[in-house]
Amino acid sequence: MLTNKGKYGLKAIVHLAKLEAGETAQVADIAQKNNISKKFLDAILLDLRNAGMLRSKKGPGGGYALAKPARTIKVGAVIRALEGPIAPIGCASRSAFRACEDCGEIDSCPVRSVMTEVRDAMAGVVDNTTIADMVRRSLVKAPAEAEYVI
Amino acid sequence: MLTNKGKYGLKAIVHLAKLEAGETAQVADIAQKNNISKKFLDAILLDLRNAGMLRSKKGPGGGYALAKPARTIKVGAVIRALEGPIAPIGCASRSAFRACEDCGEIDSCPVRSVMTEVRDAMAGVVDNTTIADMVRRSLVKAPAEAEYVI
DNA sequence: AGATTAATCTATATAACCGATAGACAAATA
DNA sequence: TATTTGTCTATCGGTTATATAGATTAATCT
Repeated sequence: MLTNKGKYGLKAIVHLAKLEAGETAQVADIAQKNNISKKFLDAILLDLRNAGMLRSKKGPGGGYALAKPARTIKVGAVIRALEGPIAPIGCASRSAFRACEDCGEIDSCPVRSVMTEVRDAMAGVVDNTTIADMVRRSLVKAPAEAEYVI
Repeated sequence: MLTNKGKYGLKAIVHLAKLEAGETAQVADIAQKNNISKKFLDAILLDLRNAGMLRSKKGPGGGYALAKPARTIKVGAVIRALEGPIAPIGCASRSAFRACEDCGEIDSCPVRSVMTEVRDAMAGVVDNTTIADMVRRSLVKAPAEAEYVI
């Protein structure tokens, strides 16, 4: 599940990816342009900075910018930095495995088996999509029909 | 994300799928054999019954049983009945679409675009796996290597 | 140096949700 | 009618999500 934290983080990093080279954006500006609480965004950008995806500069004319090219930042990395493992259940995680306390035979657990497939399917998307891809998508309208089977 | 509710529900329904034809199992027994709180399981089985997947019989010798063949019950249906939509975010759901209040142009939202792909990947697994598949998996040990990249 | 700007840190608050429990009630069977 | 077992209502502690407030630090400009 993607929480607001993850959603805001992705929006902010896409915002930063659209800046000119060398340019920075201030938290207040990113927040206002994307309808995000400034204080909440403070904490989010700090997490992304500590994860090495952003760099920051204090003082007048300061702000945030990407620390590396957008095409090298995976969507999955952003989500994991802000929300932890993407697996639907701990025992299905490959990066942060954790057995259920209440389960017996983990090797033959059918829930774990299915959820591992789900995890791989999710990771297959988010680990093969970059922030550069997201920028590209934000510049074109989504296809009209079919997408809107609601 | 799969909560305990979903996990317990899947375990219980797999348990029921293993019964002989015509046989029923009682909540207390399912709970004990699967390490689940009986009262919590009460509510879970009720949800699954109201969703038409289980039938129940009261009184001595009563209990729960599948309402239809295990091969016709999709994992996705169980999860949706217990936890709601599978999509990681409301605006990416096909069965229960809901726009974000804070978002502007939904058609060009890159978060929604990626998350729709994630949703489809997840649904591709859970809507193509049945309870009968889970029973089958529970009878064989999981493959040893590769699976355990933890 | 002093003023200003903007990120950073610490602390707290509110609300929702998860997981579980208790107990009364209803229905079926013997 | 007594017993068994599912059904319903209500509650409740703990955790997590979602912020908000205020003080602090660092950089820049005048």
